[in-house]
Amino acid sequence: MSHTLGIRQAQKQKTRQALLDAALELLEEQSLSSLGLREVTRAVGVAPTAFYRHFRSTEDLGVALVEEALGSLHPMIGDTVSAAGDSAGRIERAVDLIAHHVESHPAHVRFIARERHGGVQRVRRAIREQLERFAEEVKVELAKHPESKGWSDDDLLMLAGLYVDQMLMTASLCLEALEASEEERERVTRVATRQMRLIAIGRRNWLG
Amino acid sequence: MSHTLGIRQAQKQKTRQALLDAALELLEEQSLSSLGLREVTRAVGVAPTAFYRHFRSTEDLGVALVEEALGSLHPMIGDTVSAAGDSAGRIERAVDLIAHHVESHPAHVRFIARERHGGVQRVRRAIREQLERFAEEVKVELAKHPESKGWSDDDLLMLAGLYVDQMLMTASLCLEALEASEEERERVTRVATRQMRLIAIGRRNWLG
DNA sequence: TGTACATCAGTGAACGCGCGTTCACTGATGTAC
DNA sequence: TGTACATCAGTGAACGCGCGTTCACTGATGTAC
Repeated sequence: MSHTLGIRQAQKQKTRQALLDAALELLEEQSLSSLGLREVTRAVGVAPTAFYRHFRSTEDLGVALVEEALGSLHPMIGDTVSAAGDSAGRIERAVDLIAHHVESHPAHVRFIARERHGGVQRVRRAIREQLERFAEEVKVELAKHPESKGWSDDDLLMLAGLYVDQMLMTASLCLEALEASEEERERVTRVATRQMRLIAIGRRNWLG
Repeated sequence: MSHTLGIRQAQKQKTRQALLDAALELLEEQSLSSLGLREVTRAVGVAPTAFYRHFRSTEDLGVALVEEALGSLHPMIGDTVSAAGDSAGRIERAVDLIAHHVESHPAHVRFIARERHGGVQRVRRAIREQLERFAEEVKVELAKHPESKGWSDDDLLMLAGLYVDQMLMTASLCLEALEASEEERERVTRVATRQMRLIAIGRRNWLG
């Protein structure tokens, strides 16, 4: 077992997590570049100066949020890709996995979609690096499929990038549809499914 | 001919445009939700209060920027789509059109990519509406192609959405690569071209 | 186990600063006759 | 054309406010013996 943290360490971690959680919630209605340190501490109920015990700036906090958000997204990738391989049913299951992830971690997904092209360079970079890692992993996963026979490494990475972007796009659309009607959400997943399927068809016919 | 504007009107327009230009430049390094009214007027060289003669808030200015940015993007759509139809050469030309647009309007492209999922609701909505219009227009364009025979309206719109998203994604990648080496830019356009081509192959084999 | 000292997460007062917004204004431009 | 008045884009002072950051502090927790 992992050794128990001291009381002090445990309390510190708890406060840090509270700061991250509060920030994530505040970021539903604004961008990181306008998030204030005092806003965050006020939401948690600690003194503004306590912030500095955990982060040097809100920018730093943003980088930490990237790790948290894409960490939480990470376990999903393997399942999604092995699901998304090719046939209709597998693609539907992949889109479902994405939709459910969005339902259980909406704020994380929103944060990543928002800050991927957002105003804070270090955070953009952190997200880009994580997404590149994802693409690399997706590539490895794709390479295992029989359909990938004859594909160059370069082409596999190209396809992996397309899938990663498309998954994020789908997640973002699901997010927007979260508070819409059941029909609207249904429509969004149907469109996303067909788009994925079209890409899968492109894949199948890429060489032959 | 259009009637000449009065001196007063002309000067007002000029100031308004200067505010838009200054804002767009300031937004290269931050998000709209953190853009200050005073920053903008300072950059232009007018009093802060002059801002209110043109916009009620920076949010309003953002909405105006959406019109400007996607208006400037608009003429490109027709060419791009009729270019992007299918065969290899046409796709390459489409990607080139995108790359050149990014070179000539980098700040506009950055603004749209950033604020599409940004922290200001009205601006997100304005962008979404414009992109939906684009998708509709792309759909109409696609419908003219012989490859679209047998496609339902719904499927055409699904494909059009995929193209629009992919074009924006490509533009965003070109933007990031703008200040990179010639090789990197070359690489980016090559990947984008192959992704477009894969989608076009998916399209061609969608029904048959 | 108890004691004496060190550590350090969180406090609270204070600071200078730039923010958005208000208001009465100025003076060039526009309009009516 | 000239005159008298209206309009209105841009001004500049003033306001209250919340911001990020500094600093010396407190007191619970950790450690050494």
